[in-house]
Amino acid sequence: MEPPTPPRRVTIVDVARHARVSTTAVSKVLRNAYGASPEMRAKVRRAIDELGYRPLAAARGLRGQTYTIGVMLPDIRNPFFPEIVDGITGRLADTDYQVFLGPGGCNDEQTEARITEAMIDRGMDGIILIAPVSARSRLEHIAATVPTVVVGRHGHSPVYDTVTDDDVTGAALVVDHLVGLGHRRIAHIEHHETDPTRIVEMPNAQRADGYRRAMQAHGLADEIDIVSTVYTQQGGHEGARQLLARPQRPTAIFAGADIVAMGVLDALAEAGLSVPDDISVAGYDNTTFASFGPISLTSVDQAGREIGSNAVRLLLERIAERQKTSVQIKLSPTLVARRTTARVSG
Amino acid sequence: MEPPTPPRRVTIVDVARHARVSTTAVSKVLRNAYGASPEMRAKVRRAIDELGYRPLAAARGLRGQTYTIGVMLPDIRNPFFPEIVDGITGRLADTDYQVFLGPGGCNDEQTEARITEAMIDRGMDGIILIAPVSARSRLEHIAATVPTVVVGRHGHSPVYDTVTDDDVTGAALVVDHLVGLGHRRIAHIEHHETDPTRIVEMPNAQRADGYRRAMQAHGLADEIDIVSTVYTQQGGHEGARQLLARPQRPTAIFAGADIVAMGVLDALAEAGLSVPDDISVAGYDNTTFASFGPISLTSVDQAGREIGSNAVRLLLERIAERQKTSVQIKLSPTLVARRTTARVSG
DNA sequence: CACCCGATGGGAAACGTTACCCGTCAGCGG
DNA sequence: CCGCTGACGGGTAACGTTTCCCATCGGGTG
Repeated sequence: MEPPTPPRRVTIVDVARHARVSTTAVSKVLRNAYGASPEMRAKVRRAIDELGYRPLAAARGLRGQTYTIGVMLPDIRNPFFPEIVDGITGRLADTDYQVFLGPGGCNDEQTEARITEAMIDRGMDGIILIAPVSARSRLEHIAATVPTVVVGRHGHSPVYDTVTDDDVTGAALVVDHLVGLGHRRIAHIEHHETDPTRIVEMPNAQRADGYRRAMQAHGLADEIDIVSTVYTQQGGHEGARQLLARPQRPTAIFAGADIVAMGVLDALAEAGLSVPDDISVAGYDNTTFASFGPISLTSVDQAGREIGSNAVRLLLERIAERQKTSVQIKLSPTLVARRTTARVSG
Repeated sequence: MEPPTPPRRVTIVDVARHARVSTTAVSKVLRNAYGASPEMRAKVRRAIDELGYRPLAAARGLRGQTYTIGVMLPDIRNPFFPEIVDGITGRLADTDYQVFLGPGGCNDEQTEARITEAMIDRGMDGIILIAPVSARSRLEHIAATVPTVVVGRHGHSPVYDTVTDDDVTGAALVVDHLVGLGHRRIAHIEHHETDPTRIVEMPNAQRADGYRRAMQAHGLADEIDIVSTVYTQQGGHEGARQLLARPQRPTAIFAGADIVAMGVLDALAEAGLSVPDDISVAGYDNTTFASFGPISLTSVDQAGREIGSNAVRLLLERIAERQKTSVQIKLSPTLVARRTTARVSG
């Protein structure tokens, strides 16, 4: 058991004294800055190791960087986000940067504000916002204060970079796949959105749009059937129930997210319908849920890891050059066909 | 679009000037410290609002607290952890504290060290370690430096508090339930552990122990059958395959975690066995997976929210009184019987 | 009326690090 | 041999906040 009063922390002054150099010199070595000879570097590094010195990020933050990057997640429960986080940490593993996740409060503007403010107040060097719901002006305000990358939200701004997946194409992949299996009555469950900006920028809206356009492209404009609920399991359950109540039942349901598809499967099981014999189901995100054997959900894969990795790259670039023109990266999704979709029966 | 060069931040000096008081006075108001009259407080608060001042945590950290609490998660993917996190943030919602999550690198001592060091370097006021795998001495070293609460790991230390769930009892609940349904050949899949301390302290080992003891208590010592793999879906799959290869197949499988049970279900489906008719399956953690309709997995509920909430309470107490004697909280799990367990057939 | 006390306000020195700028010194060309 | 240059090392003032302590003041007590 250690002494209950923590021993005073080793500071840069201790290192300087131990190495018989100035604190300035130590600081230079730490930051690989100009003005230190190789011998000096070696001497200082030895002292650092001997004393077990680690710079105090809080003190650094007061002057310059904190070597900390904040990631705001809207919802830890969504099994798609870990992929993105993996991509982020993976790319940051061999840098001095450390990532911290801000626990999101499920798509609530106020919680988002609290978290982003907390990140700014803690002097984070850059932040990555994953599928934020806040107003555009709010995002730009954040980006004006600290280097920012927005992930999973379409619509670009001159002050922040974005990384998105092409949701329109993704939705089309699903429709193409289902049409290829002979389906015509393909319904879609979307996340209800009222805010005009979000209708343009949020991925869920883009998916609905992609669905619409793909249906039209296949000459199925009359069959377009969209139910608006929310992107949760309950939302999927509710949406499926509404669709089953239609005079003519759809032969396939395209849920806007895997979690929604979970709710759909649940509702179909309750209704005594079998998948895919009676009805086909597809999701979006290719989460572990989807790949899980007994479920085996057809889904769209977003390459979350690449999304995260790209977000970090852009962020580091922007930290290095604050004023650079903003970049938009759009990645292409792929379809993973599994056992919940099949050739239409009858 | 905001000006590209962020305007200088409002500081405590600005507030003081605007309110025509000293910076000391502002600081006192901010911290609700002694020595400020009600009028002074009102005046300062008005100035704060008018200027939109927010204290810079980095600067605070240099002198005192950062109002930041770090939570180390071993694996974001485990659907049980969000519950704990919810409990943590819920209790912290109306305080000045902010939580940040350290993305764990899947049960790796080195990653744990990196994350905890990063938290300490950033001057966090306290940290919560969820199911850490590091050596006891390492945990005590951390706790000697910063107030610490360890969650989900048995074995106590004088320097840190712990919150655990009674895993022995939880395992017994499952065995009792299965025995009550007429099962005798009940197998268990555990997470393989070699480190002697961890065998005592880790929840997985406790569950295996609880299983053993409960089997003995029911006079089923001869039926004890444990497969050692890992707590992942693959681990469950592999474990189930081993069990199916037994000359006499078990009639029930108790997986040490829900994710493991997922793998088991997967393997059973592949083998053409139906659940629960041919074989019963139970998990542990009562994750959303388990409650999902089409799966409907019998599981043990750990009340993650309460675990998190208790962890925060202990942490705040320890932050307030650094030297207090350590506390161990052990919560009681409950069984949630669902459709993957049934009366033994034949 | 002198004295003391509690309540209130502020001055100034930390906290650990970085960034600006200035000195020194060796080597070089003229 | 002199002055210039570039490389290197260090002194010191910030950064924004808290904390220790001292000053002031009004009123109650002896």
